Amino acid sequence: MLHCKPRYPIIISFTMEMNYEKMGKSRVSKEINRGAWTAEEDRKLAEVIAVHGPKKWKTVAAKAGLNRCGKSCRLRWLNYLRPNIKRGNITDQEEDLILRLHRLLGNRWSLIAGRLPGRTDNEIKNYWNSHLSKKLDPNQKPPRRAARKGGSRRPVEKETQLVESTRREVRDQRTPLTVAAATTSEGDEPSYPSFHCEADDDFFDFSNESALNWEWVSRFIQFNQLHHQA
DNA sequence: AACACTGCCAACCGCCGGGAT
DNA sequence: TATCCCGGCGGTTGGCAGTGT
Repeated sequence: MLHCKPRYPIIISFTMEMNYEKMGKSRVSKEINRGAWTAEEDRKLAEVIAVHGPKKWKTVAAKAGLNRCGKSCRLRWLNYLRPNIKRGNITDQEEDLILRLHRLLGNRWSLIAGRLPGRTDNEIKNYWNSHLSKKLDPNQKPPRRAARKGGSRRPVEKETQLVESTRREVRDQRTPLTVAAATTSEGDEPSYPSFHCEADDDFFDFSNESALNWEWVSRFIQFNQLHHQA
């Protein structure tokens, strides 16, 4: 099955009424496009970004004449239009790295993606949900088609709590990193080993690197192996 | 051939943090 | 200081296409 081809179905356009009443503001209606992007929209977006750069997404959306919200433009750019994006065919090497990084970081898809050049957090998340989570736990039922609708936050789980608690630490990368992922009793969700890392600031500093740094990967794998031996 | 089921991807949603006002 | 706005993030879902019955 080929999933790389762009799909450009008919755009559903409808009136979205912002929740201005809640915000105590006057009610405003605005036509915005939602759903799959058309080739024409892609072209307009790329043109504007080529001139103004990928920032100020609201302005980009307006300048491109797209009836899209800035968020949607950002997502489209980051996940699809951005240069040097690799699509499909996750290599064994990449898969191994994803597994190791996930063991270390949990569902921090953007951080994991930052270590895989040309891969997006969305792609890695999708790959994890459709391939790797099943590999780790073949009995696991796919999470899709959940009955709930509205509100994307699930009840906070152990791992989520722990990951959230370290979020800021990892983000500003100034404090020693502690990832004490949950170890659970038998029959629970797959457990992650706990570890404490007096990580030096540079170790998780991805900000100054443009692409996959194999030296970093080697360091990471060494670090990871050392930790597991400990 | 027709239908149901499943896999996968793209895109949306709500939450959150940080900067601007 | 309080509030608003924007961008980033992870979770979730709609819908197409392939596969099974």
